[in-house]
Amino acid sequence: MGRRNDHNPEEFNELVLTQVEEFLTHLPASQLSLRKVAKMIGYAPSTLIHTYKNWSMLLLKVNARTLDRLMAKLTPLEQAIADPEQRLYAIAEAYCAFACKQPHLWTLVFEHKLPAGIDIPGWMQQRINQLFGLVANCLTDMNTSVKTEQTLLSANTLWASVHGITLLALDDKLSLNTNTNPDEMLVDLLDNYLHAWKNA
Amino acid sequence: MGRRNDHNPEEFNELVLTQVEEFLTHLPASQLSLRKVAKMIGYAPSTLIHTYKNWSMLLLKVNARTLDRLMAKLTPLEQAIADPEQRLYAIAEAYCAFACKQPHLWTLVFEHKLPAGIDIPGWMQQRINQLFGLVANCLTDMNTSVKTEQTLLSANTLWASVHGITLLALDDKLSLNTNTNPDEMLVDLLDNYLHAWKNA
DNA sequence: GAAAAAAATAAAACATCGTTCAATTAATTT
DNA sequence: AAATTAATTGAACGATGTTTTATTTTTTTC
Repeated sequence: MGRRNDHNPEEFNELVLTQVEEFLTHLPASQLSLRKVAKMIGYAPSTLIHTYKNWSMLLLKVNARTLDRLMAKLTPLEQAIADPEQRLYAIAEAYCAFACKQPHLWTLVFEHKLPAGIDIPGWMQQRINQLFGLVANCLTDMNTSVKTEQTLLSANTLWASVHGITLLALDDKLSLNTNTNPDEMLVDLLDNYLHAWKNA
Repeated sequence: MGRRNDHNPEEFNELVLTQVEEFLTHLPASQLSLRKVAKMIGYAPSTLIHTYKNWSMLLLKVNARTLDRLMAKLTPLEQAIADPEQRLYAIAEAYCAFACKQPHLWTLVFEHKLPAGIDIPGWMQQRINQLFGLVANCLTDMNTSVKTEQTLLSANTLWASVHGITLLALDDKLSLNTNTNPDEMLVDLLDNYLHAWKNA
């Protein structure tokens, strides 16, 4: 069959992403495949490849939307909470809540790898920078006497640490049987790190 | 062909692990496969499955040995450095150096997933606990007035944070183009976190 | 409105993957 | 020497992402 009488690139993409997200609400990404997605939406596998170039790029589109969803949870906090320290705590908590509520969707963001040699598209990098900006802004507002250089380093450190804590909480990789609450750990991280940082 | 005249389970396992490690020094785990390993060592794929049950278990054996290699780098520090704070810095640095020197080997430890329902074998959990113990011991020695409960939480937090920093450094996942040195971030993390922690 | 061009879709074939199972060969035991 | 056990393989299976070729359907052109 050729072109369907109601073809619409936007709608097609929407159909794909919606189905994939629905799948990942119940099952991990390891059980997902190009062919399964094709069957879900009632198209042939090759059609998906035609529109997304390859399986990896389709997944990246899913991840971009996941970041959008997270961003939608975090941006309200930017205006709602004036105090930068409180804001940072709120962001970390919201981040963790999001990741725990949609573990498969979130894990995919991290596990996904682009094919060697192909680097991350601008529309994806942009979203990452946006998220990172939220953290960096808090630090900038907290201690204006710190050099921007040091602020950037601190933002990076916290950013990476929060990811580490969340990741290890999601699947117990390299973790102990003593299940520690990720929220507890995040608060602990911020409590200690920021205490020193504020009075730097 | 049947049993070879020089068959030795120990040697066979050694042969496999050596070849896999050799491969992972040059190429990422995503390019490795059961069939390739079989070809490397001159056996049929089914032979590998017979001895390791499945591909996932073979990789877990590789990861166990990776942890052993890391442990071998860290244990000397335990006796060499008496001051617990300095020791912790040294451990973090050695850890990072190891991960950066063998990125594919190390990434595999994190990326690897056991099949659903099958949980981590004792000999693997044991190794993880051993590594975690190194971190926990430093904290215990640093501030004896802190409750063991809080010490465990802090050890978990630092443990997870260090992994997050290292992981993001290895592949630039969710990272910024501003390439920040992982060592710098680790020192920054410890500087700030421990400063507050010591005077708790 | 028929012919030509373009775009969407699918079907089939390909190379790879981990795994299973039956067969075969070699070493060990009896 | 015969029977048993253990190691090893080869072939087949179902699944994967991808490529290539063909087939429709829509759009454009005349």
